[in-house]
Amino acid sequence: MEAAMNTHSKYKTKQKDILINYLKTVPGVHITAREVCSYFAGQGASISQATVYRHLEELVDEGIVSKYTVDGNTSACFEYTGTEAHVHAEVCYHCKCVKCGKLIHLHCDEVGTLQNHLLAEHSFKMDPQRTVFYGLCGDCI
Amino acid sequence: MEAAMNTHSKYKTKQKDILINYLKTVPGVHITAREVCSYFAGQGASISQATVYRHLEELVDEGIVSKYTVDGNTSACFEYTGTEAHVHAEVCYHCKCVKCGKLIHLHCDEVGTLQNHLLAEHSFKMDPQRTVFYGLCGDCI
DNA sequence: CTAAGTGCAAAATGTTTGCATACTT
DNA sequence: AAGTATGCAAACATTTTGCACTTAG
Repeated sequence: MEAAMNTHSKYKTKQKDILINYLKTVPGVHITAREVCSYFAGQGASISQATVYRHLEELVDEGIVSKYTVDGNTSACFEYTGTEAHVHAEVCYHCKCVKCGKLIHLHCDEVGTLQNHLLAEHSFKMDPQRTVFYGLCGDCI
Repeated sequence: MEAAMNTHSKYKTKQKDILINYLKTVPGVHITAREVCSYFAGQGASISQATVYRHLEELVDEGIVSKYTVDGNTSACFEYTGTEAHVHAEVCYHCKCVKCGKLIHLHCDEVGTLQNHLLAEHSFKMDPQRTVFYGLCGDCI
């Protein structure tokens, strides 16, 4: 368990600050790189697309941001999870409606229970970032 | 809203036959559209990229093939899962190791419990046929 | 014959990269 | 000053689409 140290960026820059600060305002929310860029464009803030991608990827490596690739959406989604994300067992799974495409965020103990069960009884370590539960949402059942 | 999914094929064509037959030979295996194309190219079979994509997408709509976008790989993966018929008999979920590719069949109550919980508490009807739990198997942890 | 399916290449997306310039330390 | 970060545009990779041609029913 090493602390989240900056294995990557060595300098503190305005762009990185702006980006992280923005992400912090939308914790638990899925956002695409494109949306981040649009947001900044609208704010008149200067952060290029390349920089957004570079930082996002770096933040994922650092564990501060999670990256998901949900079916139906070709672009990857990012989500701010915070510095101590791993310490809290607060994992987030997703339910995706195969009919209307709605994405539901799950923060429930039942999933954790299943996760523990799979590990204990089936030696399978389920990964929240890669697993999506497909089915029908309440509106589409 | 995205929806209404398109038309299922009305004519029986050589290309569709070849594609489905091929997919059936690799059940439970992840394969990208690109790989499918390469395979056919190597076989001298004539199926264009566009047709592969079109059919794959259609098969996903029909529920015969599952589509996944596994992080780290930019291209989507498809997997032959078969018709709904044999899933009805008993609820069976799958765990897929993202490292070695092993597919584990799950017949356990815990999943049923989660399924019921999702329906009761989150109004989400999880579909065993479309849902795969990704993670690491015992050998790869 | 008619409508559906196919192939080709071009377009549309989404993401990464090379390189010159600006900035941080 | 030395090395890192940024921006821009071009390069890339994947998937979709327009259109003429072919084929199944």
